[in-house]
Amino acid sequence: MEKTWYLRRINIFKGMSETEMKQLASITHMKHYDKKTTIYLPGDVSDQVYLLKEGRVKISKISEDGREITLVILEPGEIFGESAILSDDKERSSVAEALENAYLCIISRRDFEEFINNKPELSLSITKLMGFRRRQIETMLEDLVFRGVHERLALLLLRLADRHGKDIGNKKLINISLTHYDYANLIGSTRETTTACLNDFKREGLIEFQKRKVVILTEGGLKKRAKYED
Amino acid sequence: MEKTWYLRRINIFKGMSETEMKQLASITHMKHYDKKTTIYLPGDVSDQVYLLKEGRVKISKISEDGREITLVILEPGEIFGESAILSDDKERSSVAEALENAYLCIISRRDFEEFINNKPELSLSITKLMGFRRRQIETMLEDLVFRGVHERLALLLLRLADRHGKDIGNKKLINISLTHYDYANLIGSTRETTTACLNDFKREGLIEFQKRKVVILTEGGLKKRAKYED
DNA sequence: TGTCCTATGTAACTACACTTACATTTATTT
DNA sequence: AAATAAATGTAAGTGTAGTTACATAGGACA
Repeated sequence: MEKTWYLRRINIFKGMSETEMKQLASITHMKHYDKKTTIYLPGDVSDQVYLLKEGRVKISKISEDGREITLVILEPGEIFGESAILSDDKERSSVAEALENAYLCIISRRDFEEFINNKPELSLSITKLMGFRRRQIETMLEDLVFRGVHERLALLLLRLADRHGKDIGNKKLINISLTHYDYANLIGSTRETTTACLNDFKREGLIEFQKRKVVILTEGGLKKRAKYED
Repeated sequence: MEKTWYLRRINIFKGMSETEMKQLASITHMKHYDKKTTIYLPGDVSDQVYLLKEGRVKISKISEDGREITLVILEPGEIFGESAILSDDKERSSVAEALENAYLCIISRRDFEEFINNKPELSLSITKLMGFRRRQIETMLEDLVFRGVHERLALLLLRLADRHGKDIGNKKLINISLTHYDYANLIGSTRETTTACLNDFKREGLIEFQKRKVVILTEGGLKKRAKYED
């Protein structure tokens, strides 16, 4: 009903007027995806853009033999699926999967294009978003080439803490439930070596586990492990 | 003097009117860079956007210990340095270096922003460009994780042939002079293993060398080596 | 409560590509 | 043309992380 309310939370639509919000809401429809459910696959026609209202969504690339590398885990308020639209791509080149039960707002390609064509400031903030994500991928690429798995994993945990973290006393809880397989895909490694690394970090007193979540005990230690300077 | 003519060749400015071209030319100034000369370095203030008029430019990331990964080699007509501007980044995060003697048109950040703010279609094509480059990097990332060096090198040669290639009879000359070190940086490997791979390909009759350029003898063979289907 | 499935732990083995090291060839400079 | 620097060729040795192969633990569900 009050469809505009959550649209306010969608990052790139911040700063839009009431009228524009209503207008956007009118071309949007909602859909629910169960946990572990696929939103789109490589080869699917890319005729929609998605706004993540609730839940988390994982965007990955898949190899022919089924290996996976995940590019990003999206939080509520983020847009996705826009890249294919904006670069005139007929087909999706990645997988989108709901990590948790998720609610999405869906906008058709045509409506999306029309909507942004009439809003220069919006189009600018989308360009900035594209640039931002490109930078993120570039950083992943760098890490992959220049760093080993321990370093990559330590960096990942620090970044996840930044993005999805929650302070609890002097500890920091990474508030997503991920399997070791998920972590492996985030750093371009395998499940087994990732398990080993995580346990190394645990033994070193850098992290601990709470159910399937990671708690960072000493950020400094992890940073040292990641050779991270700042 | 006739500054507008080469601006016509700058990809994203295709389809601009005469007046717009002149307007663009007026906020632009030219600069020459010698071969092997640095255009910008990580940490430099990013207050300019560059249009490559003549020559080739290499964009790379550098690690603390001096290793390098090349993101792209730009051809005349391409724009670069726009990413930092568009994502509000104060500092450059990569190196730009002239591979050959190069002529660049330089636009200041302010002028560039102002110019595109008034041209919605232009801003759209820039967004598309950002999307396109993001996709390229994503592909690099995929290759790095899923493929070995031989495969990556074969793929690289095919892509270079596509982008910078020139048909000569039934052969295809890759019309850039690159050192083995350059090839290595393009596939995220080392000079030594790259030399070895190149010689493997030569022995297999897939390629040959002309000075410092590669000639592809059998595209099919290379594609097989790259496990490339299309 | 017991069964099934998914997730995690661990270890031996392997391999690909990086290091190290140096020789040789090819450019570039003076 | 000689001197110097840059680029290439090659090989032995090494190491990190991937592979293979199970064993165990922990949830989910009947």
